[in-house]
Amino acid sequence: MSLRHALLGLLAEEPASGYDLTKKFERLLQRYAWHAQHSQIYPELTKLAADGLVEVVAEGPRGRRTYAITDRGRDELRRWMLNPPETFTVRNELVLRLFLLYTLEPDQAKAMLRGVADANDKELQALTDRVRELDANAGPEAPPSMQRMIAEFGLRSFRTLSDWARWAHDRIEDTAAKGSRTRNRVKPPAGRAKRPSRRTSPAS
Amino acid sequence: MSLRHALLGLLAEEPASGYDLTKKFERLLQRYAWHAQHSQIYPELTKLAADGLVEVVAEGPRGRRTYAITDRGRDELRRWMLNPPETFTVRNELVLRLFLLYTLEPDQAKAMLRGVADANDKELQALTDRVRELDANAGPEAPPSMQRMIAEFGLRSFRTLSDWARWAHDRIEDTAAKGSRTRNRVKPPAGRAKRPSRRTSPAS
DNA sequence: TGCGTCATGTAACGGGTTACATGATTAT
DNA sequence: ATAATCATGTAACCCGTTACATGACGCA
Repeated sequence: MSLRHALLGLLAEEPASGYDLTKKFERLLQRYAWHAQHSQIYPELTKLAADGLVEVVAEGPRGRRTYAITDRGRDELRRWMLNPPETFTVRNELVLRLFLLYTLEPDQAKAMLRGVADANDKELQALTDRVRELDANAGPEAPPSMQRMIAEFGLRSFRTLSDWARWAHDRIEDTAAKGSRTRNRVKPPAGRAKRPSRRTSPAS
Repeated sequence: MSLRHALLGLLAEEPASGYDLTKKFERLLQRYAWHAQHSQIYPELTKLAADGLVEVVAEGPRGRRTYAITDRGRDELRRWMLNPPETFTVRNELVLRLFLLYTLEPDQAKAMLRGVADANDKELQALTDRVRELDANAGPEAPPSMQRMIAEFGLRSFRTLSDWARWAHDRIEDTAAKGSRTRNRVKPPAGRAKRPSRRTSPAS
């Protein structure tokens, strides 16, 4: 059960309320790692408290309760971290859709891939700015924060995905062009300039 | 509900039995995109048949039933493909664990990261061989198969992840070294050679 | 004949999503 | 005042995992 350990992990950084944790989940984990709603988080916090892995350390306005991880909570988190399973669950609907693109017409598939690449470039740009900001605020000697680690992961993932999308796009375009050329014995590649890819383009 | 569309997608390539689809899921989708067991697949196939999106086209030994996608199934698949949600579910326990590494001692975190990088390098090597084989069997003019697309995605993902793991490892090492140096005014970096990274190492 | 694989099914349980529900506090 | 946000809770439903269950077929 990963939700439980995700919560312990976030609480290991600093105490937080269910509300805070919901936001933190969205901001830090949702995109790359794990997703959870408040409707799951509140009950789980109650259970964690009942099991003595977290405790309420403050109460605020509007019934706000701030939780902190306990020593037993830290033990449980460490135990979990040091005992990874052999295989990991992965669920990623975007990737599923990309893999099923072959069920569309080449033109539609290409349009989707362009959309994905563009959306990713935008996210990449936003993240790049965010990272610059993060790096400016922390001194060059500072330890890499979890946020910085995640941002770096995001940077690299976005780049990888949009590169792949462009690669896939071009492969579809190439074979479509070749296909029609060999079928028709007509229409040489015309003015189709090979777009130089911005970065590494491995495995032809 | 993505399972349903994943099944339609796989059946769009060629007819298959529940058993075949279970294997295909494992081989093609499990690692990067989606996971499902036979206990989920068989009932879903029954429902899909009841909804007229697939049909039984052959019966074989041991009660084997081969399903094929119907025209209505293709319509539904296309409709789904062309209407992506704004945000996508992601669930990846490995990444969650990597993000929570900051809860461990630097040495333990570094050991984990080395483990991840090494495991990924091994997978990368295996996939590289597989791709070479795939590319040799298909002519250079052949259209990129779904398998080839997925393999390329895997190649790039593995590289990205193991690069990130090494980056994170080195950042932890650097700050640990600096931290102890400034705390102790002792032990200059000794013989720690900066490992040249095999590939691009962006965003210092 | 016995082992491995092919082949399907389902019940119970637990996790996750959606929707409904409420109300306090703060800022404009 | 009133809108936005803070803050929590829970019920119903659906999805997914684990475990149990069965048996046919092919090969050595």
